Amino acid sequence: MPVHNPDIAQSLESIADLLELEGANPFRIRAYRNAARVVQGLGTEISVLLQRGKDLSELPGIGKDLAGKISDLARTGHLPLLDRLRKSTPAIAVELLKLPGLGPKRVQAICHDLDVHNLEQLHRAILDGRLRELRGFGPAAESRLLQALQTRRGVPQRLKLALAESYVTPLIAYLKAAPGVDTAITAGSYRRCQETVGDIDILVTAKSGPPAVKHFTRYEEVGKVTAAGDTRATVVLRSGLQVDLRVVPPRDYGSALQYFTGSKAHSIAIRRLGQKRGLKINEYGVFRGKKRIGGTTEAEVYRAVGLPYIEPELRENRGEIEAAAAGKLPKLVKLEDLRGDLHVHSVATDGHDTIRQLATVGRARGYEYLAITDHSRRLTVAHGLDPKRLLKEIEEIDRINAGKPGIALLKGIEVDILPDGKLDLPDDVLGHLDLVVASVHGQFNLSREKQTERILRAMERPHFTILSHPTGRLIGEREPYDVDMPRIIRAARDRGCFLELNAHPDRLDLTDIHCRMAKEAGVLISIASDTHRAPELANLRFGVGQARRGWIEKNDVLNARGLAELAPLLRRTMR
DNA sequence: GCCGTTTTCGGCCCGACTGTTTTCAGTCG
Repeated sequence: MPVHNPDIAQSLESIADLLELEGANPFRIRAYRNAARVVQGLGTEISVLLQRGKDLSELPGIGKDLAGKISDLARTGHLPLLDRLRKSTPAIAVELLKLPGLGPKRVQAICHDLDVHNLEQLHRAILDGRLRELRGFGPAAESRLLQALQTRRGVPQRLKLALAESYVTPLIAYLKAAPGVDTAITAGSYRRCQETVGDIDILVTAKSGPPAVKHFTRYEEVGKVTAAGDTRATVVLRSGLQVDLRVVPPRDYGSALQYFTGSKAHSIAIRRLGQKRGLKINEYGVFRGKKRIGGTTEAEVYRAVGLPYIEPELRENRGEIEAAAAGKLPKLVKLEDLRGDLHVHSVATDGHDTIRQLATVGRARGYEYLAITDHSRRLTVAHGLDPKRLLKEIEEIDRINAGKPGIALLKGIEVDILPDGKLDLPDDVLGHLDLVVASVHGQFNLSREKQTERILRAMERPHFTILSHPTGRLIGEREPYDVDMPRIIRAARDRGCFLELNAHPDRLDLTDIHCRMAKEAGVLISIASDTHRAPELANLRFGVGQARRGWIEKNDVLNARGLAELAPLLRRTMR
């Protein structure tokens, strides 16, 4: 049973959690968390690196010890250290660590002094008044824990980026309108375009902190104020979303934004670089001794440590700092680089709008082309097209194109990949099209081997152009099906076909890491909206954010090409 | 546990806020 990078990263994270509970050296704990992040972000499986004889200790933050542990994990899936830690620490402790306000010290006290082995026992201990007798616990801790236990058992839901956006946009407008406020901007994982966010970080610049904090805590959607000081505050909106606010003077905008954007690992790495140059970097600026030498813009912060500006989506300490130092930062793709959309549904199947309506909206967005890709017959719930109806749709598109609609409509299909790897429509029918987008829409639970074979076989069909939503995941709702993505990516390279980054905010499939793997393999990506209603064409922005996290440049994107360049690329797949 | 034009030992990012204290530990980001 092969051990994959996410499994290895998970084991390293577990070790960090358990070491934390043991009260181990915090820097040792950080080393394990770092290693987990590095492994997670690798474009290549550890097992493959080992086969190639790669020395893992060359990876950043991985020394001799961790290299040995990681290779043990990759080979066996087990590690004596992890087994020992699991044996000596009750499982409940790990769960308690996730509750708000509980760190390792308090968890130890609860487990040890109160003899608590499950959440039920903790609940009883609170009700009996035994918790508040512990040193370090008072009425506030008691009620906070009680609430966490009663509501969602302490596991906070992460919010999809699109939903977060709907809360953030009006809040930012509200803050900007406040008296004395200079500007307001969202930082944190939201600014880095992570596919989901745990909370929202907002930076406000204002001459004085307290009035801005006050204004913030009085926002009408605030359900609860968790903390409020002179320069920062934390609230929970009625929706349950936590929002952190920080206020700094306008002069400190750059250093504050750089710091609050994170990621934590990136910030630490930047501050260490500063340290080596005899600088101190905090949210208030860059300092040499007592002298402030910069921090009004983010670029100043990076310049102080000898680096060019690094885009927020790259700030994960996954090699961007080394790339910046070497002058090899990618020039990330932008929304305005996209020349069209290659995955759109019309009213003929489960879409809401006619082809003419879609063309009008596409043209208004400045697109050069739009591919109509309705479903195939297998997807009966979507009223999928059989050959006869598809040929009718082709005729309709030809008719509209003949009328010079100001945008080129491409004739496509989203064809089902059947469980045996055949496509849902015969080759001679698919041959009439400009492109064939192919998807898995059922039989998600095949074994990794069978699912991979199924897709590889489909890719071998003569007219296969783009593999749509390659892992089938729905964020927070459905796990990706088990599929060997490195193999799929290699096959796409060999076959000369393309992978889709489905930009629907529920999917965002490819992930950032898969994007990076595809880029390294030289496989072009189609950033596509999978639109079912015309306004969803705007969802491309989420796909672009994800692509940027995956280091994707304009040249790596199929639909960043104009029609003249795109057409031969599509024809190449129609063999 | 990692790392090194100060170092193979002794550092390791840095600050704000809360709650429980009676001057600060713990937690969080």
